[in-house]
Amino acid sequence: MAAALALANASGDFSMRALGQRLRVDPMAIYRHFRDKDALLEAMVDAALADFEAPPADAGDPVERLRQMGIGFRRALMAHPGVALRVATTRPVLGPHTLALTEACVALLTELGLGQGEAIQAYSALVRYITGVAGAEQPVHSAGTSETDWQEEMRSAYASLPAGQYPHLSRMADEFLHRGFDEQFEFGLDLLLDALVERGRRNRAADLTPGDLG
Amino acid sequence: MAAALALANASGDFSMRALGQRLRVDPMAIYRHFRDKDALLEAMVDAALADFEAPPADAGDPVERLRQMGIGFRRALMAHPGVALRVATTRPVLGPHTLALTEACVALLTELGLGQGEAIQAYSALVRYITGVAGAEQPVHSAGTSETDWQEEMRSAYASLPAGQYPHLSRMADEFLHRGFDEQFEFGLDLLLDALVERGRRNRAADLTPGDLG
DNA sequence: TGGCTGAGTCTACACTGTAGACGTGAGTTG
DNA sequence: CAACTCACGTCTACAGTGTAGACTCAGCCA
Repeated sequence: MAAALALANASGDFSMRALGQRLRVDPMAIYRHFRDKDALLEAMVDAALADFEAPPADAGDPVERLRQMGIGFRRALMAHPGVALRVATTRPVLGPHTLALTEACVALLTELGLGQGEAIQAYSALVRYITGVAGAEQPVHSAGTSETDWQEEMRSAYASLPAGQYPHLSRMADEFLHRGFDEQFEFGLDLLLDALVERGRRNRAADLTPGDLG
Repeated sequence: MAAALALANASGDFSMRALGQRLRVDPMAIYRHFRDKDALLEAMVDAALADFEAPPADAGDPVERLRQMGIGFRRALMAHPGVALRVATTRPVLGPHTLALTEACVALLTELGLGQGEAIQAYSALVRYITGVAGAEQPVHSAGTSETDWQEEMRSAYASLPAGQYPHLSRMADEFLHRGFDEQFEFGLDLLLDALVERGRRNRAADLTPGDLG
C-alpha cells in the first residue's frame, strides 16, 4: 500500500481522488485505513525515510557521517516533493524510521563532544536548515522547470536591478550561473557542521582543564 | 490597501472570499489590482518586511547587526503566518523592502571578511534556516495552541517512547520543557554566525600572508 | 440461518482560486 | 450636452479540494 502511495506521489501532485484512481479504488475507501489525509501523509513520509535510514555503517569520522545523513535526508525529501516536505516541515513525524534516523543523528552529535541539550538543539537546527532548503527548491522542481532554467531566470531578474541601488545584489546575478542547488545546500550544511565541531572541541578542552570560570 | 490585507491576515487563514468580506467588496474585485493570488501575497510579504527594514543603524559590530536582522526577519515572518511564510519559503521576493534588506545583509556579510560568492551563499543559508524554523513554528501558532501547550504535548510524546530503543530521544523529552522557540532559533542562528565569523577571519589571515598554497 | 464486521461505493457539502460576461459611474473629448 | 473610454466592482459558473454520512456487499462465526 505505502509503496503504491510513494509511486503515486513521485509524479506530480497528490490528491485523494488521484490516489483513488491510481489504486483503481474509490477515494473514500482510503479513509478506512487512514483517519485523515494528514495521517496518510505522515505514514508516507516515514516510508520515504525508510529508503536510506542506515547511512555509512561505521566508516568515516562523525562529521563525515553527519554530512552524509544531511545529504541523504535532503535527497529523501526531494524524492517526494510536495508530500514529504509539507509534512516534515510542518510537525515532528514519529514513525519508526524517522525516529531511528533522529536517534542516530543525535548520537553522532554527542560524539562530536556536544552535551545532551546541545546535541538536541543542534539536531533541530540541522533539520530546520534542511527543510528550509528543500522548501525553497521544491516549487522549482514541481513546476517542471529545470534547475538551469531557473538559474537563468533568477540571473536575469537580478541582473535587471538598478545597479546603483543594489551594488551587491547586482553582482549576485553571476552567482546563479555557476552555483547549483547541491553546492548551495552543502555550503550551509558545512557552515553548521563547522560550528558544531568547533563547539564540541571547546567542550572537550573545557572538560580537560576543569577550572571553574564562573 | 496593503494595510487592510495585513490585518485580514493577522487573524487566522486567508482566502480571497474572506478578504473580500473584510473589505466589504466582491472577492473578484481584487483581481483588478493583482493578477494572481500569488501576486497579492508577494506584495503582502514585501509590505510585511517594511516594518523593520532598517535594523540598528550603525551601532554594534557586524555580527550583532546580523543577529538582529535574523531575529527581526523571523519575527516579521511569524507576525503574518501562513502568508509571509508560504511565499518567502516558496520563491525569491523582489519587492523593494525585501531587496533592501537583502542588500544590507550581504553588505554586512562582506564586512565579516567573506568574498562576494561566499557572502551570497551565506545569505542564502541564513534565509533557508530562518524560513525552516518559521515553517516549523507556524502550524503550532496558527492551530491556536500556545507554545507551552505544544511543548508539553511534545514532551509526553517523546517520553512515551521505548527508552531502550531510543536512549537519546527519550532524554530529549526534558529539553522540550525548558527550551522555548526563541532560544532554539537563536542557537542555530548563532551556529551559522559563528561559522561565518570564523570563515571571514581565516580569509583575512590568508590575505595578510599571501603565500600561494597550491 | 442470522447477524456482525470491515472494505468499498455513492452522494453531497463546504470550501478553494479564478475565468468571463455584465453593470456602473467618473473623466475626457467632440 | 452627448458620447465614448476605462477602471472599478459585481455576478455567475467551473473545476478542483478534503471529507461526512448513508448504503452495499462479501466473509465469518454463533
